[in-house]
Order: sequence, then C-alpha cells, then structure tokens
Amino acid sequence: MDGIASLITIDRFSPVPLYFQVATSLEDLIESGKLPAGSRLDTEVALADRLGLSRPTMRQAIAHLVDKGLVVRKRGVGTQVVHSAVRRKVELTSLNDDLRRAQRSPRTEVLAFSVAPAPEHIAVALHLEPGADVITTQRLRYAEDEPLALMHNYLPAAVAPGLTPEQLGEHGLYQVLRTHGVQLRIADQTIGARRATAAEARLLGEGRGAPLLTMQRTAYDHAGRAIEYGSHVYRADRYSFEVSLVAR
Amino acid sequence: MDGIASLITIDRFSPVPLYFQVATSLEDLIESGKLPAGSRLDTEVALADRLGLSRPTMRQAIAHLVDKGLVVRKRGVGTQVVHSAVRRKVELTSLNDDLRRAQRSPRTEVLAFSVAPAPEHIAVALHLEPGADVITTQRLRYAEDEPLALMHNYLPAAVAPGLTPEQLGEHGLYQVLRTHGVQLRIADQTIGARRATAAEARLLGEGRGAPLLTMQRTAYDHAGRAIEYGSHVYRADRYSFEVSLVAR
DNA sequence: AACGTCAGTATGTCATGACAAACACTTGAC
DNA sequence: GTCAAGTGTTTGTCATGACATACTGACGTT
Repeated sequence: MDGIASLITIDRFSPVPLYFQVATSLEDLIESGKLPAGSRLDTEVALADRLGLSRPTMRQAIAHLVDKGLVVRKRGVGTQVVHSAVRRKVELTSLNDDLRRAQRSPRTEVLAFSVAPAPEHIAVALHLEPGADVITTQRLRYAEDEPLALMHNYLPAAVAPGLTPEQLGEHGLYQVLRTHGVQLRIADQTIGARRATAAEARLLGEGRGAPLLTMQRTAYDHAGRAIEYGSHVYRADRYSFEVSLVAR
Repeated sequence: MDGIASLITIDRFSPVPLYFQVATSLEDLIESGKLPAGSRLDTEVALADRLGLSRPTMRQAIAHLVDKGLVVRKRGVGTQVVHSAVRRKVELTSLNDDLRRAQRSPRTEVLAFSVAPAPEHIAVALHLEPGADVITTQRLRYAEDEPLALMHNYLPAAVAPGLTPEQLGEHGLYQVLRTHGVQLRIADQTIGARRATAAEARLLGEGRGAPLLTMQRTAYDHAGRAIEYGSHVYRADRYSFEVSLVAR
C-alpha cells in the first residue's frame, strides 16, 4: 500500500499552518472512515517524507489528534486509530447548536431582555465589580414546537454592545457571541436536578413537581475573561447532557 | 526582578523529561500562588536561556500549561497566568474520590457482585463480543451516613481478574482499578434526570417520585479499550455534577 | 520447548537556526 | 492634538540533525 499520504494535499501558500492542514485532513479521513478504526497510520517519518514536511511539523499534526483522542501512539509500534465509539466530539456547544445539528428545529421565545447593574450573585459569578452593567435575558427554547428549556443568561454589557432581543430570537446566544468576535474557551458547569416550580411547570408544559435538569454555567474566553453566566432548567423527559472527559 | 527561573531546578540526569520537569515546576508555582493570577511570565527565550534549555523544550513545557488552561499566551505580548477562578481541575474522577476530597466520609455497601456473560446492552456499551464475561456490581454509596447514590457497574472480567466485593467496599472502583494498573483516559457520560422508582426511593431514603440525577458512563483506557460501564442514580437534593469544558 | 539476547523499527526527547506575524509603544506628520 | 507609520518585542511556525527508549520478532542457546 502506498499509504494515505496521497489523500492529503497541503498548500504551502495558505495562511493556515501546515501542521493544522495536515491535522484537519487526517481528522477528515478518520471521520469519513477512510482511515478505519484500528488501522495503523504510516510512520511519522514516512508521512513527513511523502508530504514534504519536516518531522516536527508532522509530529505536531499527529499530537493534535492524540490530544483529541482520535489516535493512540506507542513507541516502537506506531500510530493507530482508536475504536470508533470512543470518538465523540468534545466541544463547548450551546443548546441551540446541539438541536440544530440534531435536526430538531429549535425555536426561541425571548421572554425578557434588559440591561441593568448586576445583582450581587451574578457579579460574583462573572467576576465583575459590584454594580457593573449586565445584560439579562430570559428565553424559552422549543424543539419541534415542544418547550424544552427555560434559560436565564447574564452577560457583561461590555462584551456584546449591540445585542438585541431580535438577534437572540433568531440565533443562539453562542452564535451571536461569535459574530461579536467572542471566542469561548473554558466553561464550568454544575448540573443537578430538582422539582419544577409551578411557574416553570406552566412554561414548560409539564405537570407539577415534574423532575427538571438544572445547569449553571460560567463561560470564559481565551483570555480568561468571564463572558457569560447562565442558569437553565430542562425538561428531564426530553433532554440529557452528553459530556466527554479526557484525563490529562 | 530576576524572574522566577531561580525557583525552578531541573535535573538533567533524571529520567523525567526536561519539559515535564519545567511544566510541573511552573504548575506548582502557580498553584502555590508564587505566580499570582494575572502575573506575566518571563519570555520563553529568557526562561530557556536561564534554565539552560532550548527554546522548543521551553515551549513544550509552556504548551502543557496552556493546554490545562493555566496560562494564556499572546503573540507580541507574553504569557500570563489566568484569573484564579478559571483554574478548576479537569479530571476523570470517581464519586468516591470526590467525596473523600470534600471530607464527606464516604461509605460503600456492596449490594450485589457477580461474574456472568454480558447481557446484550452491556456488551454493546463495552464493545464486547456477545456472551463475554463481565463483572456486575451494585453498590449503595453513603456520605456522612446518608444514602447518596445507587450505582450499577459492569466491567469486562479480563481487566480486573482478582476483584473482590471486599475491595469495592473498602475503596472506590477507580482506586481499585488503578491498583490493577488500569489508566483511565476518556469517559463518555450522559447525565439526565427522572423520578425515583419505588425501589430506588426506598434504598436512597427518599420520598416516592423524588427527582433523581442519572448518569451513564463508559470509560476507556489510554489504548481506547472500554474498561467500565456504569449506570448510576443520585439523590438530586444532595448531589450535583461539576464539569469543566475546554474548547480545542 | 522455553527462555534470553539481539537487531530492527517507531516514537520520544532535545538542540540550533531561521523567518513570520501580531501586538504595544514611540515617533512623526498633518 | 490626533492619527498614522514605523520599530522593537514576543510568540508562532518550520526545518534539520541527533540520540534515547520502548516494543516486536527472530535467532540462538539451554
């Protein structure tokens, strides 16, 4: 076999780093099944050679895949694509993105939207000075015309100056943030459960005391600034969280 | 200031890689507060110089910290320790470890323990041949003498040959696995909620229909082998999950 | 037949050198 | 006084070369 090098093309004049071009190419090959689970990649030296790259660059590309848990390397042995079921996406996603990807036609109703000085506990969660302005929103998220989640969100007013309720109704919060140039990087979430209050049950179309999934999240951008605090409740019979953990 | 290089010592004759020695040293300095949040590290060139290392090695060490979300780098600016609140441990932990760390004196009651061919859905979850032997356990976990969680676990019999119910009563599952040389690396979890069944309510000391947190987890070792499948339920009023996500 | 040894192979670690790109700050022009 | 251009600093990317270490398999000895 000639190996898979022939399936990868790199563009030396692209502003995209070479190692990244190679990494994404390999990723695509694995996702598409052209590199099946358990198959062995060529050695990094051979690959580097065939692609006309140096070994460190090739290593950097493969290290990227190791990091994502897509391949496993063993000294003296080689590089293998891991078992398919292990390959779950580990991402910082918003509910809207998730639903859209799952083809569950999300719809959003903006129940409240205001800008005001932050209450004590919100200021703490966002690491803001007491009294700093925050955008407060309350939204009801539907999937396939069934209510699914009730979401309270708080953002420092500074991070998304031109934010409007209309934008939130059209797109997800994270999507809107991305258009504002915000790059989320780390999120701390607390996931729990409790009974629905009367008001929540009514909004979500559930019975009284129905079990709800709760989630509080603080999200930070690449510079470590707190960007968003959210407190959400989900109908437990229609939603669950999928989380992947990678030990370091 | 002379910088922090003087606080780091490296041992060229240690089998521990140089970049790793530096990375852990820096990590310690950050954890201990000697490198306070927001402070700037020396440039990688200066650090490499003072420590007698090459720049790539120094970069590898710092990249490790970036990966963990401990520091942030900006081209033309430098490397900064991120805000303290962002620095949450991202780990693959077991409930027992968590409780022990939180000083909540865990105790475990082993309700069932057996070795038998895997039922269909368990074999699928663990990616085993149908009919392969699995260890099946059912445990009730207490914290401060209050029931907290009911845990069903399934392990391929091959991964932990000498496992006994006594070990499970004494130590956590992950702790026992570690003594068997198993290194967990990736876990896929699904977290949801539902009402307690009558049996669950009785075991957990809850009322009928009380909300429970549910978690299904499949854990894999460094080679991508499925090691454990667990299906757990937690008292929602006494437990919640904390999860940190890092975008890649 | 079982065990130990040795060679081959692949990844892991480290050094040196060079250029590119982004950012902050200063300087200069209008 | 304000804005733009330029300069220096710092990280990002890439190449080449070398030695170390872990695993596999074959060979030889006991």
